Amino acid sequence: MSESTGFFKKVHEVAKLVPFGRVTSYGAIARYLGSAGSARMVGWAMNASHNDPDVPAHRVVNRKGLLTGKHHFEGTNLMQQLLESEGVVVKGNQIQNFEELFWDPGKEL
DNA sequence: TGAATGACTTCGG
DNA sequence: CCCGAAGCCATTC
Repeated sequence: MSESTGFFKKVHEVAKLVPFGRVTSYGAIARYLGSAGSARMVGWAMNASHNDPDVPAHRVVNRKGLLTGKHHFEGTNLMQQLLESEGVVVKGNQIQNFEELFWDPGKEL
């Protein structure tokens, strides 16, 4: 078992800090963690977030506001439904009003 | 140890 | 803004 490294845990923590109905990007989290550039690892950490169901991975999207990771959820549209459930308008795989819903941990925090 | 992978980002055209 | 290619870093085989 790959034990949860500080990196994973930190990503999970930041993800949990994302306000309701808001979204953030992998790069924003990565940069906040000081590992700017390792945005992919954030995604990888989210993959490990399956260990922490409290981690709202559906609030984490790429910088375009595109639900790139929706395929990693159980359903094909589960991620979108979760976002819409929070009041986020999603069209196709892209979040509408993304700039407004965007939440940067390094900025807001 | 080295090569491959990936829920990304940035740069040049 | 779209497209293609390179860079990044941790994990896995």
